[in-house]
Amino acid sequence: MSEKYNPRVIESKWQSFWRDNNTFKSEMKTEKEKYYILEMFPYPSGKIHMGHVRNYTLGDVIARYKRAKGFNVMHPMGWDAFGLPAENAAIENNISPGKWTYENIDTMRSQLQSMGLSIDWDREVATCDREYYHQQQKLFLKFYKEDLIYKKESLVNWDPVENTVLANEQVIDGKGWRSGADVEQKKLSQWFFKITSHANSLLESLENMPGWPEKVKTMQKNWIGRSVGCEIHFEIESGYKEYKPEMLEIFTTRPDTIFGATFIAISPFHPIVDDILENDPDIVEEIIGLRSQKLNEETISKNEKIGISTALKIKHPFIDGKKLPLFIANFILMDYGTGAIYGCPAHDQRDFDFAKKYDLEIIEVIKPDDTSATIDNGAYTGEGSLINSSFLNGLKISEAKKKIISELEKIKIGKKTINYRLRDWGISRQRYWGCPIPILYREDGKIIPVPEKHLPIELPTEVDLSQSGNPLENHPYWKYTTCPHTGMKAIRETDTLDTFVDSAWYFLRFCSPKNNNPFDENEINYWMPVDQYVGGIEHAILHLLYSRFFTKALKIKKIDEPFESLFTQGMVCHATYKNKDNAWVFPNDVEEKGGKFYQTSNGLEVTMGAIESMSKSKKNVIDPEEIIKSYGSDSARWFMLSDSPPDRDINWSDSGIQGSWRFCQKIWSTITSNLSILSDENITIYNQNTSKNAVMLLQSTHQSLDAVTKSIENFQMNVGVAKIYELINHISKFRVFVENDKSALKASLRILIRIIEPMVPHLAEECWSLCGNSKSLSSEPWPDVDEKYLVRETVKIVIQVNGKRRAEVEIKVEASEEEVMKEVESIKSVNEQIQDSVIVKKIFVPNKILNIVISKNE
RNA sequence: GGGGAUAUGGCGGAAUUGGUAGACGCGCCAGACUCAAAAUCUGGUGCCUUCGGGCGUUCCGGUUCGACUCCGGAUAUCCCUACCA
Repeated sequence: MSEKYNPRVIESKWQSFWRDNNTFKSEMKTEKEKYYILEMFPYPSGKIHMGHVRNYTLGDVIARYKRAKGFNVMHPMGWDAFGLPAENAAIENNISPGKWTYENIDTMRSQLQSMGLSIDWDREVATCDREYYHQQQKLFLKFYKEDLIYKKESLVNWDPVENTVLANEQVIDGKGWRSGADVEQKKLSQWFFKITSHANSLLESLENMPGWPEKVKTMQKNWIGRSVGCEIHFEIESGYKEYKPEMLEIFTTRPDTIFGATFIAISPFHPIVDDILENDPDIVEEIIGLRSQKLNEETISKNEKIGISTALKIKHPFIDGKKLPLFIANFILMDYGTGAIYGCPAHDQRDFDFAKKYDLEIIEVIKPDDTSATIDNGAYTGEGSLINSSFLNGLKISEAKKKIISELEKIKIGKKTINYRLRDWGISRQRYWGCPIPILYREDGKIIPVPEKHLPIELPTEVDLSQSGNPLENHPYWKYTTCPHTGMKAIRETDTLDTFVDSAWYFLRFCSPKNNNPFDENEINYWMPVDQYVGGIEHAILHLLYSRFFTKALKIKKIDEPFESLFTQGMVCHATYKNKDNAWVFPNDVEEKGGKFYQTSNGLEVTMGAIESMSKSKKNVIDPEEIIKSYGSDSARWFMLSDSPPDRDINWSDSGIQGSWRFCQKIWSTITSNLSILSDENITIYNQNTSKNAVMLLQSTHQSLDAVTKSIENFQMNVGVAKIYELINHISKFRVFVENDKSALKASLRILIRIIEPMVPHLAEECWSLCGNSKSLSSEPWPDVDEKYLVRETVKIVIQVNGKRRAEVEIKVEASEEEVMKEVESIKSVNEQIQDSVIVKKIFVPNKILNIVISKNE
């Protein structure tokens, strides 16, 4: 008997083999069909977690499978390496962000390598690499030149104690995470990408992306939020002595309700508010209150609408003498539409709430189709026809919209407009660990893009992060420079780029990771688009939308969309445990005894809580490194693919990983106990005269092969796993009776080894090599299904009486109804049912069922 | 408030898309091997049953010879989104 299955030995053996032989290196081969498989690259936070294991295992199965199917596969890996945690680590551990990041990358790279992923490591990039952000700065200049980047004032979360801008995740319940101070909204001048200029294209392309999940497309559609409406110019009549504005522009999607308008509301940030303040000092305090109030969950859930009345009145354009009061209201957003609306309380719930609170007029202008509907308890927003609306009376809503818009356009006080919920992408971050923005502010006030030949603008290595404020701005000399054109004094932009910029084009960089330009167009045209992108649903909107925007904005010849197919995998979950003090307990410190749970380290009882996605804060984490050490990465990979469909959450369990281990053992013992057959060159696998026994084995083998192939293609790895179990169960029950049976067994085992390789590659390679093959299994093609083994000679036909299953008959394929009926006549139980009855009709589906419909004849 | 998804044994889940519900795995039960245990192997395992059968895919109703699958309604759970005029 051979040696025991020892994953530690064979896994490192094959990892070295693949590395030494450049097995997974990818190169452009125009004569070969390419396949670009990509998983979302990780943030180098320290160590890999189970979510990574699942994500990269899924991608690797596809990569290995496609390679076997003859594709020229590119499967790269990199690091989303800029970002806030590095700065935090720097402060806490007194280590530079760069050093911390690169150390983490080294750790995680070797962890990923220990998983046996078929990655082309020659293409590795980290977004914090000087060379990567050098190229990114070039892209910035390109977009700047093309007018896709602009600067404007925008609000940030400001911690007044630390004098620092806070990221959203650093704001907890409206307070700064370190200082605990109330976070303020502060205006800063910041850079923006004009993503809205591509809003329509981003929306319309979604219609033509069958490889994306509907769910993600819906989320993006809602996020872009196109709405058709119109702008209307209202005349203002001022009640202030000094201040006489003339016009106010509002946006509405319901111009049909114009005759129901009873007030106007504008955002506290609307430009005319400043003028109002100058003339109406009494309301200054209130306005400041509204402005500092962040539109956060708290105010929304309270749904408290606050309006401040002003002395401005608006003339109704169609009702002579009617004046609408103007309010400054907290629920109007400055950056949507025009920052001003008219309120029609009868047909908009928000306006209704507002009108009730401030006792404003409510005029019904839509007569509901549903006659039972009233506006006693809320606005009516359904279908109906117009009333109280002069020339619109009697029209349906959609007709009224058309008519009022053409009327507005005729008298030149309004026009049809399309609005998007999508905002331009703010890319400035007041951080150190990010890509420097290649811009200079010259002493004469001019903004100068740094010429390409002066790039890269490098991050300084010495930086004091413990100080409050923007680290680059605080740096003693980094920002001081001169204008390359004039020699005038200049100051560098001290903001860095949002890390979403880094990840918006890394998939392009992978095509030519060492090129002196951001990318090589030939390589891009060959490799792009990514054929299969795999990642978490949490990136459904921002990352994917930004990547799509970049791809469109770069206008590379054939490439309009970056990701042909997208797959979003589920999370890895685990039970949670709490002790008596309500503190979380790590699962590897918990043991079960008689249905109760105890903490191993101290013997105290703990309670099991909900099964939730693994997170450090709840301590319900299992370290992949420990699992790989004790079970091997093949077992870990197998577990990740078993049981749960890849798009659903998977629950980690001890018994599950042990089951996977047992599977690997079983493969090992099955192969090693049949080595004499597998390595005997005299046993050919093309034997013709096979026994019935052998034919049945080959039938089940090819059925399994067919099913496994289809399940990988359809991202149903859990089904593929089940089919492989079926196959190995068949094989291990197979007994060799005649010499020829060995041939069938050999064929079957070879197929088994081949089709488990995408899932458990080390084990498969070792088995393959034990069979005496000198070439690596990774260069062996995927086996073809032999159709003749899928064709059955006989088939089971279910016999139903009145739709209920009563019996089944085994009969030759394509048997006729009469032939089946003849068989049925000899079945006692069916005859008993049919006796004393009239056969009304018979439904016969060839090779499937015969349903006899009877009615009782008393 | 708006949008979306899901619901199948003790558990994770299959089901050729309207044609044998519960593949496969986990767990559990029994047996073999063993002084014993672990490991391994073999068999069983939806529920009820008077052993004839009956009931079963969250619940109620519909279409159909036939429904996990299609239609209408309800319930539950989860996710996303958040005053977008």
